[in-house]
Amino acid sequence: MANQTASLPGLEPAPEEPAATVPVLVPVAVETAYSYRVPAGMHLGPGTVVQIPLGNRQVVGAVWEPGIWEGGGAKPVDPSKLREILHVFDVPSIDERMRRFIDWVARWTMAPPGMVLRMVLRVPEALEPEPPLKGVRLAGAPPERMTKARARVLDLFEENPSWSKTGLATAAGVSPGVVDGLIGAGTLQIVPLPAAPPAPMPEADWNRRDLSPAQDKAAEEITATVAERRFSVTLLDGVTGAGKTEVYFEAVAEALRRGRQALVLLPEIALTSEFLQRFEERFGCRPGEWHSDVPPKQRVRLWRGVIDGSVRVVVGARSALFLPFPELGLIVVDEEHDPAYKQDDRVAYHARDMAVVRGHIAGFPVILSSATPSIETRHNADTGRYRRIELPDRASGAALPDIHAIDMRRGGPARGRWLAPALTRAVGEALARGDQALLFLNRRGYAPLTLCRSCGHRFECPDCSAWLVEHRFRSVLTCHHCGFSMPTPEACPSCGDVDSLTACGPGVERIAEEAAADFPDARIIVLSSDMPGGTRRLRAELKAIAGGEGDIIIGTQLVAKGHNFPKLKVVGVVDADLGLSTADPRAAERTFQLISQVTGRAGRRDGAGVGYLQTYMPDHPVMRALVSGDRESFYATELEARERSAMPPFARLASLLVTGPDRPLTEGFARELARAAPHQDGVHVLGPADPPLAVIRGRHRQRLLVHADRSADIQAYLHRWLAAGPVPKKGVRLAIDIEPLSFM
DNA sequence: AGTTTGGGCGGT
DNA sequence: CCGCCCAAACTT
Repeated sequence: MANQTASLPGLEPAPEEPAATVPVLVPVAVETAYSYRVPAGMHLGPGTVVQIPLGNRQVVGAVWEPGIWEGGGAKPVDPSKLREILHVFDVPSIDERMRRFIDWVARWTMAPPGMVLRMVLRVPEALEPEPPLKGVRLAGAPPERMTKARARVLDLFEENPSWSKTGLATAAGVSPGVVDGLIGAGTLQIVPLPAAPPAPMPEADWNRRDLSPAQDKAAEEITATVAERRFSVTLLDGVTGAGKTEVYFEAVAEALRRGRQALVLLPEIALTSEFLQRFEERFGCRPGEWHSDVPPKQRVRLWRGVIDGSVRVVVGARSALFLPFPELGLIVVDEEHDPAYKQDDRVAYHARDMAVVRGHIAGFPVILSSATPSIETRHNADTGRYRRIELPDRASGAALPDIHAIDMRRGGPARGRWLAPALTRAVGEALARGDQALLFLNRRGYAPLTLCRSCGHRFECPDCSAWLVEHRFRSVLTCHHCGFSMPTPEACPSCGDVDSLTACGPGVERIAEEAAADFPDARIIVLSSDMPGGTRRLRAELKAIAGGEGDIIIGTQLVAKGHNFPKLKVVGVVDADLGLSTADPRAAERTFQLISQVTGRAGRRDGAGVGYLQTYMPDHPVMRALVSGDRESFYATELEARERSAMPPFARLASLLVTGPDRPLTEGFARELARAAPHQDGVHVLGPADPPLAVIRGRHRQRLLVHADRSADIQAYLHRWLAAGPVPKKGVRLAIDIEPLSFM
């Protein structure tokens, strides 16, 4: 503007105005927004996505509201340090709701705001205009030198006047070089191809399913929350097979009818192709897909589709929560109890809770779905903060499996074996009927502990307080906390004895060994996350099992997730007590959830299956609830137990994550924090959680248990500590890991 | 997060 | 006395 005025003839140059600056959130770990000069003529409102210089590199940031991230005693920036915004990207701005959401998440997780923004702008290629697709078409005379390959290529132009280069080469069965040769000869010409057609639209009424009366009633209620178009949280609660998915699909349909976008969050989406198929059957096309396995080009297309509104429904892993939907009208969090919703590194957030926050800020309903709701969600439902819709029965009419406890004190296996006779018998009977059996043990590898028979030496991780787990297939000992790994030695490193090392306890590999010995003719499939071949192989195996392949499936917790195994009739939980003995305050809850999910895989379609729990504690409330099938008794007992425990306001229980570059520093700071101000302003620091102390990405971490009347108090306490108290030693960072009752 | 800076120490 | 390595500081 100043320039325009100055350039007009006959006018005095306008007095030099101080150059305008704007705050910009930069994608680095700093506490405040940085100021940048706005070039003359550039129009910038809050939310504009810009490219800016930072040090000697160029980064992507977003213009932000002034004042939010200035901090208390912010001193003005030295004007000589101010640099100019380089470029405005041609994408819609981050809208005001999204900016408030980013601010909120940053405050809550104690993460630098720019790092939260980074999760939103994590596809930098999506900001650049899409390069036009290049195709080829006939442009000139046939080449002087004609070959068979060239002829095949040219013939294809009778079908279609323009082709993509690779598509043409593939269709003709020639190498791309042949096409290049024809371009060089002037026979073919490169032309821009029309842009790819926009993503197909899911149709709300493509294929309405017949719902059971219970589902129908639930769907009606849940659809009404979408129609209200304001914030609410609904827990959709029903046993495995009750048909929760069909019910929340109706909510998605309602969002579509009302012209709004919808997001469905799933844990570990990479393994749930079955879900995508069900979606397609209901809505006529696949939804947008967002998770770490989506290839870069597809990511770009989805991100753009989301922000320009052409993608209406996204199904994704937790990170999909940070996609910039302009018209979001519903979030469904499926399997809301699943710990995979928690991100532990970088910005530590819980996607289920942040979904509730996003709904609150933007004013739309959130649906939490689970057969085994988390205690905090159940509490919120019981106290009326969340609505609760219960689906009582299995929609298909199939019964839940009968669960039996095998008392290992009396009916346990012989020495050196891990499967009780009763379980082995049940597996044998299943195989004889042509059914599948699943042996579940949530422990990867061969044996969780290796020790020396001669001197008693135990193999421990050098960095964590954890035992090294033997993986016999790979011949290594590895730490499941930090990934440390060493070849299994021949001799004991302590006393030097050879062949004295003994494996103690079972992992899935060892169970597979025993099953193979008992059932030499059975086809045995072992599934664990460290399986060679990665998620692609895993997905294929799961699909094959669902299709009836394999007789005995031996797996870790990933078999608990999402797949229907119609032929599966017997589930054996090899160590039902595993996890109950840890110091984790959520041990009982996690065990109940995991075992319910695993046994729920049995007998889902025609006829009930059977589940066997190998336990030394058949009278434990968790085992009793699982055996009786009385979920309510579990929730009642657990809620009451937490009320009575040393940490009465149970769900305001939080753990702080203290991370630092080395173990003494991290542990020391956690202890110091617990000692210096253990009870302050309603916050009770209970002390460092028990080991193991883990090392993740080279940083040691220690959990510190805390409780308070209101989760916001914990926030306030920590922020006060960080601002005024004994500030963390260099290199120590705090993060909050909280599953609270409420935020607002 | 990624890059630059600077201090401590080992070799000469 | 110089170089190398790691940790700390800085980026507007």
